[in-house]
Amino acid sequence: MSIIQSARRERPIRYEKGRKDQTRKRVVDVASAQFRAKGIDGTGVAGLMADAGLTHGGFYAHFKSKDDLVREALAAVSERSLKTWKAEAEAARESGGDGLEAIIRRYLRTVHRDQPDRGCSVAALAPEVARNKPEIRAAMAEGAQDLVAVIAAELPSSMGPDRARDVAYAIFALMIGTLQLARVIPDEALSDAVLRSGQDAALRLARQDG
Amino acid sequence: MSIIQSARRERPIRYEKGRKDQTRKRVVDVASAQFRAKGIDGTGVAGLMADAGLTHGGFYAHFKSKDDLVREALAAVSERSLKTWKAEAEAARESGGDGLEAIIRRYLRTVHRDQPDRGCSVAALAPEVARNKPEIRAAMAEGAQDLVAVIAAELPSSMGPDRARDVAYAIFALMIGTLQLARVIPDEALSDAVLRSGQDAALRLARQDG
DNA sequence: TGTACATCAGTGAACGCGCGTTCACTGATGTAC
DNA sequence: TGTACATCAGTGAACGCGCGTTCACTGATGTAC
Repeated sequence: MSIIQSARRERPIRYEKGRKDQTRKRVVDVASAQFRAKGIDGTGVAGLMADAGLTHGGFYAHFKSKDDLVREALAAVSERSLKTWKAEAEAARESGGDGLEAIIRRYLRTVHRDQPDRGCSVAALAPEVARNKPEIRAAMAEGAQDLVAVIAAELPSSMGPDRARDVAYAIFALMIGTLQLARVIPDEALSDAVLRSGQDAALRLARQDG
Repeated sequence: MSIIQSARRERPIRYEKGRKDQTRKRVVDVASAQFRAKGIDGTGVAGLMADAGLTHGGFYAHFKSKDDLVREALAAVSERSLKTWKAEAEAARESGGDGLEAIIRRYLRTVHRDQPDRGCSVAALAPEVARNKPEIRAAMAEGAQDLVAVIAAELPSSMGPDRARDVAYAIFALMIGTLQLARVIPDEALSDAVLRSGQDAALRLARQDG
């Protein structure tokens, strides 16, 4: 009988439209920052929710599990990075510069090294994600693929699409590896030097036709 | 009085000489494998000791803390990698090959991708270590520096030592970044392709004079 | 060769704590009348 | 405009569990006699 009742009654919309979505988005934002800053294992659901201004119990009204949130947070960071990269490249091209050079130099800056919580999730989390479930690995791999496609599109067309993809993966690998080394090295001068040589090497790979 | 007593008595050697050192070494070996396989946060002291055939309480007869073990395990892995790299390069040179090419191709092989527990600790743990205490970061940074020096020594002498060091850091960054991407990507064919393009790009960086 | 003893590597119970997850609930809200 | 009601986003206590670390202890060992 309750089935007939609920089928007949049109569903009332409760609370402001999109309010729950806003909360959810806030949690994902906080999570993506904490994951990058402290690692996935290093981030607890309770601390996460507290940072979002909520209590931990409400978490499961939004996500099936912590893994579910991890997947979503990785996707969200990738999407944001993708937008930034595209905008950066376009802006550089419009002012007569090289789109790829702009992306590389921005990525390998000291501010990015010093603010992992606002930076690239691949550089911050790749090994931890590699140890994780296939779905979570896939979320990062897809995000990386999109970024690599942006790099490939900026490479000289003489390379051809297959070779451009290969070179783009290498450039991206060099970028994340360089950022990670720079973050590990305690000596600031050496760390700065590593960032600079990463920039130079990435540009050399980009400009080589081979 | 007990001071005088113990000062007078010569210390008897208990148990076979070096027995405790053997146990300690066993724990460090198990730890270095587990850290690389499951992460530092993902590895517990109890499981570690069980794998070494001991109970968890005995841990603190060997190490001041888990952090203490982490530092030692990182140093041990670096030392072992350094020996392998040097041997690999020498063997290649003796059989008329290129030392650096041998190092790069061996590092970016599928077996290394598939066995992180027996592989490079930088590729497996860099971001987690970057978030850690300065002493732990220093342990990894020093190990990396040694490996980079081996690469630099194999670069064309025309580069000069400063530039060789810079290029060597970039090559090492490309190596760890490539391995990490290959480990994240679930699609095996793509992962293999990423390893190959990493090898190619690393060799191009090595052979470029600029 | 046999016994008493001191040593200390390793044992295992216990500590306080934070983890991810569940669940009965509360109370602010929009709708119906 | 005012009241009764159903909804459900968010609360907070509780769960079992594993964490790093401490500590009183055990028992295998080498030495002294």
